[in-house]
Amino acid sequence: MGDTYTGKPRGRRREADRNDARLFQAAREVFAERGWDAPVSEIARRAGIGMGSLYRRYPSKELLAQHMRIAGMEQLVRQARTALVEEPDPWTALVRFFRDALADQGAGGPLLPLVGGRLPATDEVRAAADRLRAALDDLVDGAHREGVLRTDFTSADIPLLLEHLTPRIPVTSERATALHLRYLDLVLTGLRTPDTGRPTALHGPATRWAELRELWNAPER
Amino acid sequence: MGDTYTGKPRGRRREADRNDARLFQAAREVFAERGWDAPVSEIARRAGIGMGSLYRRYPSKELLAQHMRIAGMEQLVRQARTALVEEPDPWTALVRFFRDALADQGAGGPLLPLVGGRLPATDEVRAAADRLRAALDDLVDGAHREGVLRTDFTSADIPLLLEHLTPRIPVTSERATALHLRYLDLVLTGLRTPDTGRPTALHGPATRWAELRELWNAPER
DNA sequence: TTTGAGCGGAGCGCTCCGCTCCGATAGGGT
DNA sequence: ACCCTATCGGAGCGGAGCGCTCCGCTCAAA
Repeated sequence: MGDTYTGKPRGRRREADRNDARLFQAAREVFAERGWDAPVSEIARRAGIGMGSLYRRYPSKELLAQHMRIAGMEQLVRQARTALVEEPDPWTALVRFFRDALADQGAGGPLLPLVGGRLPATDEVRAAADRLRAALDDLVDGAHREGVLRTDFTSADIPLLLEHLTPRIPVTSERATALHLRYLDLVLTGLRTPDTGRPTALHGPATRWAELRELWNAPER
Repeated sequence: MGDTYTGKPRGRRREADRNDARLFQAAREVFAERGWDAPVSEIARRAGIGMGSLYRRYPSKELLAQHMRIAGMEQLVRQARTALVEEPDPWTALVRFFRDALADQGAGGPLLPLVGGRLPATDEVRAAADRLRAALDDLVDGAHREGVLRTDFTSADIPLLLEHLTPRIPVTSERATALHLRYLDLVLTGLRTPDTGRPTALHGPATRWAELRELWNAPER
């Protein structure tokens, strides 16, 4: 199991690797479109592989979904880090991050909410969530220090805001992404601290990470 | 069928009327929570009536859903008209409308998106949609004339924005409403034309009503 | 007391899903 | 060239859950 092979994979091994990549992309898309209720057969069909091969790779639908969920979180972490490194200005970094995260909608979306609330929390999931929190904290803290982001906006708002910006809409993916970016522009204006005066406070108590944990994991089992 | 009865209803008739009201409210809630996929039995259960009574009133799930869909549109029309009449300022009217529409989330939500895209368009649905468009046009035109609403925002954006502001979230209804209002505040800031300078243009082409028709009705049959 | 319109809910028939199983396929060793 | 076997694809199984029907029961009206 843990053995690594050297050299370029050929033959059946090459096919297995290609299947793996196709499977991953297909699962991304299908889970993003239909959430947990997406049928496994649809994932196999879109990946162009058989059910047998899929179930050899992932012994159950739940394990597949957990894997995709973690991958989705890790992608957000990567996008947050990239934005922080490549954009000098904290505000631009935040905007860049939101755009990147939403643009990936066409490629399958953040995947966070899609399987949320129904799957049990594993150690791996918890660890990924912690890393995500750390990355988003960096993003938000930077903007707060600069004074360009309203102070009553927290890092826990980001995942929920992303979920609000990408609802399930049965429209061609391209147009959907355009609409998401359109409404993102509205939200970004609201997020930015105005140059003069201070913004009116947001309604209600701030979102907390504890809430997200409850939202993302199965309530009991 | 068209016969009206006079005086206070008593006995079985009274029970039928009460059932009707309960059924309506239950259908609102359940469709709002789970969309078209909501099982009819759940609606009957929550209304406290039997399947037989439900199916006497509505011969099929589809007819029930169409009825709720029209009722949802009519409620939005009512809220738009109320906001226009009771609020002297066009901007305040717009804000009031958004708040009212979202606050009803606890009572079942706008219901527009929930059955959207799967049901065929009937004449009644088309008529209700036309009335909704007229009401929203009044709201938006008023704000545009006053110069307080960004010009690249159209009345067709409103239903989509409402849908964006109320995604399906498995959280207690009270907290969900609070979150919706929280993010509405962000969006409202973005909608308002700033006192100084002009706002940066939104990404992408404006939303059109023709798009909504495609989104709300079954593609073919 | 009789009656029947209206009620509630058990269950029928069906669809659709997760998953298993097995014949087909095609590298790789000899 | 030949088998061997790891891997593949997909037909089909078992069961869950749905829309809807049907029927025995209730209770107001006569």
